[in-house]
Amino acid sequence: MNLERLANLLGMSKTTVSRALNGYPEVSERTRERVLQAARDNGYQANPMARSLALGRSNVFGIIYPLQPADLGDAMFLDVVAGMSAALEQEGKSLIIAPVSQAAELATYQQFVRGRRVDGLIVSRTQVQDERIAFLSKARFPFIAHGRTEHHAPYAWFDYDNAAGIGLAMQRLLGLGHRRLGLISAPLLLNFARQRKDAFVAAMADAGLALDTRYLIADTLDRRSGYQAMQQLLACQSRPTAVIVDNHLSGVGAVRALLDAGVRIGEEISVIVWGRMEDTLAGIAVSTIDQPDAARAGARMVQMLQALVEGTPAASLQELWQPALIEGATLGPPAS
Amino acid sequence: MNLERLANLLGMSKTTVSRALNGYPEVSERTRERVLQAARDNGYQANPMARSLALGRSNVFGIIYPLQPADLGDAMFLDVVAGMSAALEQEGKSLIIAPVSQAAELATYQQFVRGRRVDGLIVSRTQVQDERIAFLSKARFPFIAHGRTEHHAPYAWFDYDNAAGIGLAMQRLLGLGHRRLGLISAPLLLNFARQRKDAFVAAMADAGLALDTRYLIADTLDRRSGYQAMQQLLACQSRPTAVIVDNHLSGVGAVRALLDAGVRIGEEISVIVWGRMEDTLAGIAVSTIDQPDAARAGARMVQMLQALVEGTPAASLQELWQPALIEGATLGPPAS
DNA sequence: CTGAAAGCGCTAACAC
DNA sequence: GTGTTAGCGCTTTCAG
Repeated sequence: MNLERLANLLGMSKTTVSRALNGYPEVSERTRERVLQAARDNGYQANPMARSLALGRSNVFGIIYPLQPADLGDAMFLDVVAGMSAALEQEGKSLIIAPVSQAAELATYQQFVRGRRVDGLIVSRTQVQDERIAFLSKARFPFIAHGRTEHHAPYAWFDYDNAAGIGLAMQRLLGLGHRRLGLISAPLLLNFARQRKDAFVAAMADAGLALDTRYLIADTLDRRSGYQAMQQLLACQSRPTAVIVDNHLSGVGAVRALLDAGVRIGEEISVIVWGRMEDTLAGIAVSTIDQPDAARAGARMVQMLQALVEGTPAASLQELWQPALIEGATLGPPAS
Repeated sequence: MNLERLANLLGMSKTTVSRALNGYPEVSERTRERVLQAARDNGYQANPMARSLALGRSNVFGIIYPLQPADLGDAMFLDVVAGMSAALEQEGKSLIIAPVSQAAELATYQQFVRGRRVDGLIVSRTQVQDERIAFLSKARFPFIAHGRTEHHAPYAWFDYDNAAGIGLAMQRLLGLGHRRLGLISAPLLLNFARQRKDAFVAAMADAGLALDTRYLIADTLDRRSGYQAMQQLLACQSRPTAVIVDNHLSGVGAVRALLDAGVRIGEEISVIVWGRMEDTLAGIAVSTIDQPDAARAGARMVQMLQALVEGTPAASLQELWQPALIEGATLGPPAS
């Protein structure tokens, strides 16, 4: 069933039917009713291809998703995506995720831009230097960076305050009297990891504490590597008395490592993990730096993206949300 | 840059340029060269909307993905998806995942079918009674069921042999002398869970063993519920001496529960989990029923889907792969 | 081998 | 209020 057939069926012109369907005001109530009824009866739905072609936009937004890093597996990411699609559904728009091999990532961005297959993109997991953002900026294609990056021109982004989050954690740990602090980081190419580490280093300096580089471990982004990182810290001559883990998958591994090593968490070692912790950690309430409202954040991002598409300048679409420190049972004064 | 402009630039007609670009034979070599060169130079790429509209197909395949169940978080699923997109990339086609709220799932199927936004769909995580499959079948829309379902008419599906996998596990456990066997199942609405449980029950009967319903626990699909399920089994008067877990996320939780309870795995209790086990289980090699070649399976499924689109009858597109038992260090004869 | 023209299904000026 | 007509950018008869 297409517009023309539906129009003939009703004895009207395509125009009128189209107008009635799209809620234009200049159509009589009676006509509109009849059209809507007929559309329902015949299961009519506008062909999105044709519609997009005529309109120049698709009402579809996208995320290009390189498979491999285990972060579709990341529950936080899923919550955000859920928020996005729920928000879009309400407006009759939609979200698509294009899973691609890592090698094809940038090429896919180019395809999407040239082909205008979507009205805008969300760029997740930003890197310190991010060629995707450089590309989209240059192409003047609408996008929201989910996380900041180093880029001279203004661009639209949404992020949580990495420095503030680490600040909260450090303040608490230093307040408890810790002096030997460790940090387990994701790869430092990732912007959030970089910023969190910088904030850590800055806080140490502010506190007049020397940095022990043995306590700084990077490149952990999953359970296994988080587990190993904590083992490495435990093996140090004089262990750190408190450890911050900058991502929650590593956090699960790290806490697991403490449990398996029989370390009394919160007594021998204090731990704070960035990100909500998952189920089953033997019932331990891990202290976390939480990014509240993941779903709302997702909704906000698509809202920003739509504003961008409609012409709002990117410079005014930059939003920084505050994380919160949620105290669990993994904090205490240093042991010795 | 669009076709017309490119054609004008070259002083040719749109037709010729289109033909050259699409590899039609009736165009002279010299012309083709010039066209391809110009296309590259000007970064020309056909507008996919227009192309799809004219052609009646998009070369895009889809997966509609209800968010909530934590299975985008499922590493196995990701491996399969990776295989799919890699296979499609090679042919210049692509895969999209449409994440939707659970409430909107069926409506989205209808949209996709009516709008012909994709040439075909993969339906994952099939249920025993699956309305999505009923709908697609009736609408005669091309799809591959990833997992079987109860459906009278022939439909195209890809699956691993659930009965055979459980058979392997049971044979091994019974061979070791186990008589009190437990099964931790996903929700039995899911087809794989149903089939695996049926196979379990059948194997018990074949062995002349009575079924202890306390040992049958269902509705576990994540770490937490798997953990609880195992705790429940451990609390039984006379514990089972061997347990099969029918999905790997629950398996992680279940093994974790054993570790936390101080149960010696492989001695006090033997365990087999369906699905590859993740990292960090304190170095334990869990015995698994493995579905080998996830990526190849994904590739095969899109291949089947393309065949279907091109007219191969669904009845001849049904493929059953065999799982394998991979022995780890979690098996032994019953304790008592 | 190349081009003119029709058509995919829809929207949007521009009349009436 | 409603209809006519001209596109959106591409492919594909049908002529030459």
